[in-house]
Amino acid sequence: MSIQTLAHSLGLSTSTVSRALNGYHDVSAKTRSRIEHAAKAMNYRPHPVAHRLATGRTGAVALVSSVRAGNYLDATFAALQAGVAEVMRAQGYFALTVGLPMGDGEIPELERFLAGHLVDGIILARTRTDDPRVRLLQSHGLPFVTHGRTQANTPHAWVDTDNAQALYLTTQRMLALGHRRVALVNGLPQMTYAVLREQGFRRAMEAAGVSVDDGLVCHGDVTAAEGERLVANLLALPQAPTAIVCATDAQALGAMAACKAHGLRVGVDVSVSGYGNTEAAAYSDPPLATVDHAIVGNGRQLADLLLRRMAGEAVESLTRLEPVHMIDRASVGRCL
Amino acid sequence: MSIQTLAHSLGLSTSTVSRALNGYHDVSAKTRSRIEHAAKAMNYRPHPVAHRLATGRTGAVALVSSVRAGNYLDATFAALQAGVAEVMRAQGYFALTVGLPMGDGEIPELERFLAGHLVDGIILARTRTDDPRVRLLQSHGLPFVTHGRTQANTPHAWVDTDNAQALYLTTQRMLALGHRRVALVNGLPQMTYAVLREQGFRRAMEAAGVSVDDGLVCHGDVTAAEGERLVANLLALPQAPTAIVCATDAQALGAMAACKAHGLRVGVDVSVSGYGNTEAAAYSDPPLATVDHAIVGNGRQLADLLLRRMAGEAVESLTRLEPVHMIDRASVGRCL
DNA sequence: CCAAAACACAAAACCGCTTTTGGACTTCAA
DNA sequence: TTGAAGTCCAAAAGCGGTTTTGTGTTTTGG
Repeated sequence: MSIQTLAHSLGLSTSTVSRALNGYHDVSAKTRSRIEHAAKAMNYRPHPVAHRLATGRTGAVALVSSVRAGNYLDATFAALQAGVAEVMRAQGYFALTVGLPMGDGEIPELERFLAGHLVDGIILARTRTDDPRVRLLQSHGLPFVTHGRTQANTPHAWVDTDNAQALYLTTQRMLALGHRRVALVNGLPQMTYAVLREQGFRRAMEAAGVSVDDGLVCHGDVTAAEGERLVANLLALPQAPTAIVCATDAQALGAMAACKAHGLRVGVDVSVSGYGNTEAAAYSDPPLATVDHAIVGNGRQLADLLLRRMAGEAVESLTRLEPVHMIDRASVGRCL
Repeated sequence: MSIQTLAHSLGLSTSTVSRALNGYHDVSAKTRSRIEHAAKAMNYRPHPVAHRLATGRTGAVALVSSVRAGNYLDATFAALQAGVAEVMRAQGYFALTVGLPMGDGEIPELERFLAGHLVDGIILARTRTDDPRVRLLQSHGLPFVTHGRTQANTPHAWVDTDNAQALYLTTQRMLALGHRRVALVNGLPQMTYAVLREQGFRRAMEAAGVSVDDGLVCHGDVTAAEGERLVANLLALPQAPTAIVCATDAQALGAMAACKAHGLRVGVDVSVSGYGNTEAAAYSDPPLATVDHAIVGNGRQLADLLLRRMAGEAVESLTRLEPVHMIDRASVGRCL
């Protein structure tokens, strides 16, 4: 069922049929409705690949992230995807997810994907301070938006949660409860969000006039196992922290396990906070104080900005910093 | 940089260039190497969209799942994606993930996706006993493999974890520890995996000569909140269970919370088990006994079967039941 | 030595659609 | 009444490849 058979069955040329179906003006109303009825009756749909070749548009966008072998895209990413897909679907686009292998294969694989001409735009998640993927996208020219900022010289469109504010809030909460020896268990410093979360932590400490003990600031993978390991180290210090602010809920789960293993009651002897408002945080024992970042909303924003970018809006106006709010739970308590 | 400019710069016809690059035999070795060198030097790559139009092949496959608004693809799905992508990438394919909106929009959206001609094959996750998506795929003709089985009359290729064996193992463990009032907190009965997990549960009970109290078998969403709600009901029964076998780790987290709220010590007064071997299960308090299902390996198997299916192998031989093993942890203990 | 087969390439058709160009016919203003 | 403008459609030229068909030149074999 091609446009040719449709045109032939109507005794018209393919160009007239195409113009009628694509809403051009120089087709009489009568002919147009005749064509539209026939198209519906014969269930005609333009072949998408031919359409793509002729127009250059694909009708799809991709949500791209790098994943380390053994780790995978997490629930946060999935929530982002849900928000993106919701908005994109409403505009007739498909939202596809693709994972790049972290490491040497990352850039070649992204190049291969770009060369594949599968999508009209890209959303890049989990950006790093100096991100070669962003540089590649910038040089390539395909419209893109990142989730999270970079420290790139050339500006680009981005959506970010207010990471600094998030850790400002949790740290401030610890300080308000009387804690003075506050530790930070952070993500790896090449991740932009880790840099920003640390800024928030330090600002809160500074605002309260408490000096940061750099021995209480540590970095690692955002997994429970790593959180457990780092906190076990912290608790072995001569002057152990009384509060531990973590960069993610997973790290915080590990942190709580380490505290318990050390004989401490979480929320009483030691306070722990996380970030991300995951299900596991709500059901941990004690329930974990955390930060909600409305990640589905971030996905919607990303989709919105990408659509604007594809429509040609300048990148300068296409940045969004999304608010966060703290969820107080029993894992944080007054300093003894 | 099209094949035409390349051909022209070599003084050859486009057809000869195309045939040379695609490995046809009627091109002299000399001409072929001349063309190959020029192609490399000029960094020529066939335009993928034109290639797709001419050949009908896209070089991509999709991993498809339905997601309820508000819920999202979970970590399990992400792990599946990792396994699929790994194998597919090695064969030069892209593995894309797409989410369908659960409910009325599900089938139309899948139809739209199929009509979009974006992929050469599909992996469908989270199958249901009677699955309209499978019927649509069967009638469409595109090669596909499902993760999880259906009760469809027409056979199709599938990979599944041994769900029955999984709950056989956890239930058996409870029984071995002396529990007789064993409850099952299951997923929704339209999901095939829930049916199979219940089979495993019942078989284990039967094998031990313990009759199943149907009042202790309940169904619900596979979330912590739902697990908590269902277990709160169970504990309010006159003859409350001493062991609770859950269909997922998330439900089990909720179950443990409900037990604690009821004043019970998990692993002592009541035993709880999950399924999925998630990070949160390992770090819960007490650590949650669960079942590991090697989901990345499932993804690899799915990719392998899909490649075979696309190569034309018959569906009959393309089924794989993957083994599981139980991870015993402190959330299960001897019946008092 | 000559016909048949093999070889190496070009030309053309095709995949299915969009967009530009151009022409016939009608309508309008001078 | 006549040239200009407007309307409606067909023809043709892309988009960038692959595949089929055709043709002149070499090899081969009897």
